[in-house]
Amino acid sequence: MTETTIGSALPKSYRPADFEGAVYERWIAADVFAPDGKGATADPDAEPFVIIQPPPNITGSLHLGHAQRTAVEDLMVRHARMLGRPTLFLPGLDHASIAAQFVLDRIIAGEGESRASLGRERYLERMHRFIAETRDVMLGQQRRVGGSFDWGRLRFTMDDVSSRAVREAFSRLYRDGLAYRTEALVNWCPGCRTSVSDLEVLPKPETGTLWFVRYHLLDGGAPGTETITVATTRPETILGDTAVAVHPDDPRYAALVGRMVRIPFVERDVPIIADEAVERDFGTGAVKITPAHDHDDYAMGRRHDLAMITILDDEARVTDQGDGYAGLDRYEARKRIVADLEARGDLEGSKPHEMVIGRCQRSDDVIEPRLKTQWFVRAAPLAEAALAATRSGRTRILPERFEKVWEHWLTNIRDWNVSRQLWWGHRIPAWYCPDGHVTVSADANGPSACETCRRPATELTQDPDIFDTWFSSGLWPFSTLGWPEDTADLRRYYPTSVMETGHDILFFWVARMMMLGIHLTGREPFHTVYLSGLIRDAQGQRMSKTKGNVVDPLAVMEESGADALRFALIHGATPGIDQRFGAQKLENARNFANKLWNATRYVLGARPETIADGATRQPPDRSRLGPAERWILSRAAATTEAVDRAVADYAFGEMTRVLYDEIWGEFCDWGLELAKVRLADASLAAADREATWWTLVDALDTYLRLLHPVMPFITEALWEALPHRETDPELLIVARWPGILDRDAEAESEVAAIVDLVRGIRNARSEAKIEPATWLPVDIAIPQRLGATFSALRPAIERLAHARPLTRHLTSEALRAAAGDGGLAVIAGDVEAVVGRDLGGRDVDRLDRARVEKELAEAQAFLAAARERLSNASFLAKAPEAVVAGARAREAELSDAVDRLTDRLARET
RNA sequence: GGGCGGUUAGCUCAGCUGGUCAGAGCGCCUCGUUUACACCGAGGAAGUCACUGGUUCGAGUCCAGUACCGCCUACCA
Repeated sequence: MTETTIGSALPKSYRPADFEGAVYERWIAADVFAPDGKGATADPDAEPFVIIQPPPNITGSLHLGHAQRTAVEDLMVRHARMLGRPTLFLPGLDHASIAAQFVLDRIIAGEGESRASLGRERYLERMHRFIAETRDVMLGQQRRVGGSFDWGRLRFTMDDVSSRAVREAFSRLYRDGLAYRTEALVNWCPGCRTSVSDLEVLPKPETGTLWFVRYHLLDGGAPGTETITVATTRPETILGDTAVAVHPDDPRYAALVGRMVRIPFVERDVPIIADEAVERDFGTGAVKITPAHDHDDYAMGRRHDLAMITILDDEARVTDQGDGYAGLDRYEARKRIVADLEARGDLEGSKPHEMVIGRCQRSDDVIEPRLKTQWFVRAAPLAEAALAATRSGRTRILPERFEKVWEHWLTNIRDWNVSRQLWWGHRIPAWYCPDGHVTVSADANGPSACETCRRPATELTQDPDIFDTWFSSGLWPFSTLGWPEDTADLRRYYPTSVMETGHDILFFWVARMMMLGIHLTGREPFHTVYLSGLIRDAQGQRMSKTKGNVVDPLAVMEESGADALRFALIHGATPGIDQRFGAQKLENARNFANKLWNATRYVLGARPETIADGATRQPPDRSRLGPAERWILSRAAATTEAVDRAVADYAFGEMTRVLYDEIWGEFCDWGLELAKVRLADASLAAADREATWWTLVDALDTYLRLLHPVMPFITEALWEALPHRETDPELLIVARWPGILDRDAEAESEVAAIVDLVRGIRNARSEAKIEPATWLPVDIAIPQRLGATFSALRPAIERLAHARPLTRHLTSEALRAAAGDGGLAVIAGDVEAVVGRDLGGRDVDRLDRARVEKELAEAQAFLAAARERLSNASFLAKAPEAVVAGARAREAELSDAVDRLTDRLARET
């Protein structure tokens, strides 16, 4: 498909894999992707349309979700490009800190190595080798899907510009008091050996055990016989208890508040305190408090100024604070402590307990809350600005209902822990001097001296931690455009237009981009957030590698083509709603592509010999158009309107539905069939046949343009084979989006009546079990207003209904007089026909009678409903006039049909 | 515990601001080799739009409640 091909050169079979790659090469060669590429045909003064692609994690290959993203984004981009807007679709990859380490750890484990055995430096070298491989694979997949990316602007979240942006962003946050370092309780994953953000902790239901433990109250400085029973699911944390809490209004314990109890094993004396956070109805109403290992206890510890004792280390083993249990794994310690409590007689009992446990999103380890000194980003003020953006409408979230979720999350947001004890990622640009002073620097080489005491750089040490991967992702919409430099790209393309992503990362990512974007650039990073649904498998299961139900987009495209994949992903997709994906949808999409291919092949092959091969496209001669031609053009105009509406509403599923129905159900099924007859009619003037052909070319051209954003490859290939206007560009990708043309209401309604007639005749024949190949005489009564259309389309009606001879009568009475009582009756609106007037045989009569009776019953039911409505005084009084008029017309039409059908039955006996 | 969403033909789903909206694809049944297409064409069967009330002249379409299903969120250890 790389050479100019007209007509017969189009291969007979639709084989997408044969030409999709070549088409992409042509786009690249023509330099049409970049807004400032030499093949771009945009109006330089038009408002740019910009999508910065959510960068996929550089951890392996792309899945269907990525393909869907690219398809939807590329759709918007191509549409904007065809509207003549300068269009930037910027591709990228994410270093995916924790996710990448997780993947690499598994790989090197297979090589007999580990993070520890390699050490930081060699581990990072290994990582670079790894991503060098995946990178090319992933970019190749993006191309295969057909994304019209500006490859010259490809970015990576760990490249120099991004690194610079990260340092600068953090420095500014620090300077503005929005980044701070403190010791706080963080979510620690013992498997990953790092802290993770609240979002990365997944609550999972589990059946645990609730143990009831007796603590002895002190009596004169020593434990007495008096006890208080607490309930706990984590007995090992007894070692870190620094209080027992009860509800202040709980009469059972009122007298005990203020007294001391002795914690077993560690033999520590701690107070009984009163706090409203305690649920009186749960357990015993008394709860042990371990501030250093539980979020709620931590909060309570802060309120009551309790000691915070860390009893578990980085690997979740008991520390020296744990006395005799030091060195034991947390679960081993739990077992031993339970046994020991029992031995001491202080275990009152236990019972199974349904609970929710926080697990690591990556490793599934049970998250251990621990005290750590780390960096945090103050979220509340940033969230306030993000909320203001959506509330004011400066940024819109689609579908709208997600704005509620957005509101809820941002109004309850907690500070963001950005420190990670990992190696792969952006190192935190903070340096500490021996005196404990902190220096944050945006300089790539670090600070020259401690900014507090001026100690030289050589005495400073950099924070060993790296940033949460979402920190650099949060800068993506502007770091990709060169921020913090005031670049031409940043000025021209920021804020971006649409952020399209999955609803599952609304908080992880979109919220962070909004918060950081507004603070650092002073502007919302995008006008619209379009949230896609997730792709699930045909059974509705979430696709995951562990389940083994992941569909490889490359294999799908090799088999069915990128266009079919894109169409299937976009068709029936509703924003924010998960979508099932299966072989059926793909097959349907491929069949549609095949249909389009063959329709185009037909049009090309039907070119009248009076038009030269390779002729420049001409508009059809208006004076020579028949009703079918006018109908075809009007339907194309109607489609354009509907597609424009759908795209404006981001209703891409609706867009494909409209195109599918129009192209297949209208243009191919009726437009081409009607045109065929005229094109083959040697009795017509050549100019008439030419007008018909140019009409088909016109409509097809429109459909290919409208479909291009969804199915770029096939439309480009087919369009190339069609005649072009002198003003058309070389490639469809940069051709203009169809403008709105006038509809032809008269042609639309008249041809629709003829279509109904043909359907009616076919239906009658089929019900009467008449062989399709049999020609039958058809007598027809058609009202005056349809006379001209009927005459023009008579040969087509004959052929499509297999009707010969076709005789027209002026009135219903004349029809009956001529046709007699035989044959099959057809009532289509105000057109009436008798098929096969000399058709005999009781079987045919019986079958026809059954059909007519069924139609009559239907018509009568509808008529009764219509009459009832019209007899309702309130309806007449309160309904709008147009509705009442419509009901009247309907009533008349139905009444007429009932009369005719009744009459027919009466005569048929 | 709180919030949000879903419940429309056997299956997967469209149905926007209430008035031909009861639809599509697949599947199913009956026919069919008329040179664009069997990855096709013609025709057909199939749903009390989860349930119960309410608003309205009129409700899959708006409101309330109920039942399942799903997602998000949460300091009952």
